[in-house]
Amino acid sequence: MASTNGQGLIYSQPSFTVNGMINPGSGQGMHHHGLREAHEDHHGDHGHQQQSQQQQQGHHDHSDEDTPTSDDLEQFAKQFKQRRIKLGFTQADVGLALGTLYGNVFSQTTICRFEALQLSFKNMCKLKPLLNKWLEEADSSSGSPTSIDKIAAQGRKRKKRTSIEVSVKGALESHFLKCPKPSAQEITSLADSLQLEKEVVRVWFCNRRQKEKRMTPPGGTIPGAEDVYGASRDTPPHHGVQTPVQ
DNA sequence: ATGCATGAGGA
DNA sequence: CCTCATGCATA
Repeated sequence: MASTNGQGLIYSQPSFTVNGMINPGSGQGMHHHGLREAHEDHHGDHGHQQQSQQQQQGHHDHSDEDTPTSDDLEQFAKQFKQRRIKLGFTQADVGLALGTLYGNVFSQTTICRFEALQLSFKNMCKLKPLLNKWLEEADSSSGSPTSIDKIAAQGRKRKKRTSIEVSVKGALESHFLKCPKPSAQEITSLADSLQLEKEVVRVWFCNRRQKEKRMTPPGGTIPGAEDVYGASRDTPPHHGVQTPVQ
């Protein structure tokens, strides 16, 4: 069943159906929407990340050239996913194909996150051209035999992923809301009270901050985006529907 | 699909 | 130490 496509690509997913459809037992009831980006850190002593974008007016939505709008990215991601599935490729396939096509190999994870807009605005912009090119190659089915090149394995052992209990995660989340950027000492004491390694806590905060910077933030609250105080936000001009995820 | 982790680059 | 891009391992 490991279909040998013309590209000679193999699926590396452990036990998922090979139809470009992965489906863990639990129903994926997650569907958030709404793009909010370009939120500024207002901490006073360093915050300075901006994912601003230029709204390029004048032409219709198509390929690259200039910086795409978040809406462009959203639509592209959507189309990309559909085409990819139609063509019978998995996210992992695409990642590999990019490698054989440009030398930049990507993992299933990255492709997945791209499709779900779970990357930073900048990152999305960087990947879009690559994926767009792949799309063209893919459906034009140009003979691209290619060879599979793998990156050399590193001689370092990766730390086993520590599983943080839900209750503990809740505690971390609470602290994050108060202080997204605890000092080294705060991390130490926090780690102590939660009985976790300091490093684990530190990394948790790093990762949590990154999530906040994605195009599709978690939860639904954007810290730093207070449009309250009587200032009402215009209705999101989003297209009502969103597929229930893959 | 997502959680925790690595590592390069920057102050 | 942080941010940022990225992915192994896992749910």
